[in-house]
Amino acid sequence: MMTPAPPASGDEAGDRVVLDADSVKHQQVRRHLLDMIATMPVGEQLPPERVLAARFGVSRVTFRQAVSSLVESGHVVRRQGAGTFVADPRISKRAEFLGFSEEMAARGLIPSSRVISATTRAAGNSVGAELGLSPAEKVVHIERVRMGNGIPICLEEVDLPARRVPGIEDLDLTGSLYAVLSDTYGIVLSEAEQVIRTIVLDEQQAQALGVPPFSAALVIERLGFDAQRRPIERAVSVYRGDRYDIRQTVKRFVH
Amino acid sequence: MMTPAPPASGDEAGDRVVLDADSVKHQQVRRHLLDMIATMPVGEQLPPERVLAARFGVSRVTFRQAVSSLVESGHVVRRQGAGTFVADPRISKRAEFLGFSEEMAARGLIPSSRVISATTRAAGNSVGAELGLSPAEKVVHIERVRMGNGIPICLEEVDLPARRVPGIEDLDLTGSLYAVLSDTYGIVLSEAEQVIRTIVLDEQQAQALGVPPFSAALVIERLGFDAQRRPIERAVSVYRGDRYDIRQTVKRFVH
DNA sequence: AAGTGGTCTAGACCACCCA
DNA sequence: GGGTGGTCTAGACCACTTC
Repeated sequence: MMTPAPPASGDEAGDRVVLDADSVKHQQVRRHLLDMIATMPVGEQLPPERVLAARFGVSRVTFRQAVSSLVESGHVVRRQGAGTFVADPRISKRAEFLGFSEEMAARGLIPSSRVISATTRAAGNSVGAELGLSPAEKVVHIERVRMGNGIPICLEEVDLPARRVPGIEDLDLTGSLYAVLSDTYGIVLSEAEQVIRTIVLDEQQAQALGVPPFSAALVIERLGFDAQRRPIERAVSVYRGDRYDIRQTVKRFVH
Repeated sequence: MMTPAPPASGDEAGDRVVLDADSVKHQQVRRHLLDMIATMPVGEQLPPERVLAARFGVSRVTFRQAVSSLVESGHVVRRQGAGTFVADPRISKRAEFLGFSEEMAARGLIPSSRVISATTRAAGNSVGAELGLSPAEKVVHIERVRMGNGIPICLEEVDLPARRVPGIEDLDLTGSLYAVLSDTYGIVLSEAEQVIRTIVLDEQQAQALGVPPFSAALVIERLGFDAQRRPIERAVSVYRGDRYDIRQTVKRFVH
């Protein structure tokens, strides 16, 4: 059983870093690097790959895998022949998706939620199809109003396969759903397909969001997948258009 | 010197594939795989990595690098323990950006444009700042109505640094701007930062798009960069909300 | 149990940037 | 010319899916 939990010598520059045995190395290296660059100014150069790889005790291939994921997520940039540098966090975030709570925090707002309902019911045709369930199978349906600094930002409806999240409707759902999924059920979302469109709010929606009727809103329909790419979460979120936008860095693939 | 150019037996299934010596292997493999999956139905399983790597005469690491890039661009999906499969091109594209013409084509619509104006003028403060120009430097400003199957879809305003695109205002701008940039000026866009938000159309905009006044619209503000990550294109596009949405696959990075 | 993708290694050489 | 990232290899073992 032995989970050594090594002496954890402080991460002083140049010190050897000890990795757990129970997790994947490149992900641990990624996390350590993330901590490291958090303390560095934008544009600062990282130590060479060969040096850092040795410090982490991993091969250069594995180390580069970790760095590549940081490049993809927009945390660092590589310049051949020159080095690897801390990226500007304000603009260089790759297109990604965050939970509402995480996103509010990233914008410097305090997230909170009001749960309208949390019930178990049959998936029905369309939701069932998206989640890969038969229409009769049970899903947990959650409706919430989500707020930033106490101001309503978004109306959210989420469906989850009941089998994967037994008893979730009795848990505290006023915080981050993704944290509950991860902490209680070991489900980590890793990818999503989403459709972004716009609507004009009806009176009821407008009232719930505290905006004038017939305001414009952004709608995000999201289908979230776990690490094995099984569909887990089907969410429809209606964001008030006056206080919310979507910012992303996107690539162009020349085919 | 000897570049043997071996007997080059045809690409029949199961046959060895010969790669050039002058280009990077994983890119050549990527291109070959792209050709291969183009002939395969969606959902079809590819041969195992070990088999294909041998067929290309590359190591499995190199082969996986090629496949990873196809995963990132949304052409195939990998399922651990099961295999690698041809992705559904309708939904499984990584978050990317396309030119309007390309995007319409991808949706099966015929793109066209009406040029409202194409003039050279001073960049001004905000556009200049975004394009990295002094406010007095010249930009080419293009306004167009963009259509799909003859129906107005989008009002577009684009600013380009005049120095990079001399004489562009006299060219035919009724087609793909990105094609002009690439073919005439050798400028290839590779990345963009964009903000997606929503507005309510005023009467004038609504009329230009042929929708009722006060309809909701999607606005995309995009700053496009070339391969050297120099800002090239600053575009504001107003899409009618009843005929346009944004579909993308996004990742989640566990921080 | 067999087959598939996922992780990891040690070492070599190439391409590029910069003093 | 020295240092950096980029490419590439052969082989091993692990994790997961499928039968």
